[in-house]
Amino acid sequence: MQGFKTGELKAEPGSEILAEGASSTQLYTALSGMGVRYKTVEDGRRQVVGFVLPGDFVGLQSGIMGEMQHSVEATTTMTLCAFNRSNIWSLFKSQPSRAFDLTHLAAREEQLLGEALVTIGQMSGVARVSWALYRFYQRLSALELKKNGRVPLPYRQQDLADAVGLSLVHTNKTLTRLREAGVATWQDDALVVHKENELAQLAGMDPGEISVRPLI
Amino acid sequence: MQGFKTGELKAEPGSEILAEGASSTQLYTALSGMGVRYKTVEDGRRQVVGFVLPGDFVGLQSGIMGEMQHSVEATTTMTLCAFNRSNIWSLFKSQPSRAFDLTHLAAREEQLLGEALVTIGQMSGVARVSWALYRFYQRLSALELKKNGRVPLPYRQQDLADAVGLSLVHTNKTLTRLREAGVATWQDDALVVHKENELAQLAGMDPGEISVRPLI
DNA sequence: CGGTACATTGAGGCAAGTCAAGTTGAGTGG
DNA sequence: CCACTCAACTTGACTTGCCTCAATGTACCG
Repeated sequence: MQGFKTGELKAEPGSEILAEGASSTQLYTALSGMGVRYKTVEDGRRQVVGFVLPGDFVGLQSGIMGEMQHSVEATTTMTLCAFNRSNIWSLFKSQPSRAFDLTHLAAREEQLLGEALVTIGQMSGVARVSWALYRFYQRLSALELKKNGRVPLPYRQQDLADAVGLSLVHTNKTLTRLREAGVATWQDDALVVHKENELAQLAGMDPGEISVRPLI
Repeated sequence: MQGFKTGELKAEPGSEILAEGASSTQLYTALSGMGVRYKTVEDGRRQVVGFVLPGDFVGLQSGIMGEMQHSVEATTTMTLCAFNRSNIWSLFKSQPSRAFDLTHLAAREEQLLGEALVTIGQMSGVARVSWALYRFYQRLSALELKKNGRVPLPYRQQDLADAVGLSLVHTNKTLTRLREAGVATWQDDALVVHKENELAQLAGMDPGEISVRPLI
């Protein structure tokens, strides 16, 4: 797998790594830093379809389908490991088990989106925000990024709002309520979950439902 | 590919083909009839994450990840072509190009979900309903199921409501408005689009953005 | 010190939800 | 052939969660 690496990319905060509709020849694995995946609509609104954390694959869609369906932007400074798109095909020919892992990744992305769809389509505002926070908490904890009960969360409230389909104002008020209820606090780029079970319940999830994922 | 076929399944209306959380050893390709993919939440609500039309693959997730993330139910009588799950792995080993197609399918599913997420997360009620109707119109037209401008659409309004994240009542009123505006009519299990461009515009889409997909 | 970017708070309005009756049509059984 | 049931579709009245508008607060930075 190492042989496929063609370089490293360093992305500054706010810079676009991949653009919707573009067919990049490069694919990446995030090594450090965080980013957002999003789609924009004509009227300027945007929907965040996912958050890129260390270890995540970026650009699989363009690798498989030839074109990105969403943009990816760096939120913090990111370093990414770059591969060449043409290597994907040779991967399928020479390393079927790696190819299978890749498909597994695509299926997992689909799973994540499905869960988001349920949350956004059926749940109330509090539940949506709780869900997002809890998901962050789980993923970042699994990445060993938890220190003293705090996980780094360098996003803006607008990013969260665009992810859960609520207005910025309403998202803000919901976060305030969660904080005042002593459930979870997100301030200064860090998230603290005070009552994990309560948060999970608000989110309509079972605590501790984490799942493995193959690394590429 | 034919060699992998292990049988045919006939599903009656209302019957469950695959259950969320189950790890079926069977995968299917829909030959005829229509169905829904959905996830349920504890309180009884459900989110329709997709509609199964002829030609669609069913059970890819359980084939790749070992467990379905959503249920699949037949809406009309369906016939499905069954494969054995273990064949997927041999496919990756012996037919890399077929394996690639499979991954392509997974990526396309992801694309569809992403589009749904944008629609449900950012668009108004009319836009969501219009989007769903237009998507149906496109997909069913591509399947050559259009006759005299009518495409078959044997779902219930509740299915549509659960798909776009609106209440049944509101979905009904929106459909009525679309009908009275002379844009599209969905009655008696058939959809007629009177003003395609207007529908597309309401849906926030460009008319005629269709895409190819490999058949398995 | 202005300027910019993000977070916060209050007020008022509307889209969409809920509740509650009907209506229609397709079985089904007496 | 008519009463009855049941599932889906309609429609109206009322309620509310969320949105928009509009300030204000608070850092950080050149």
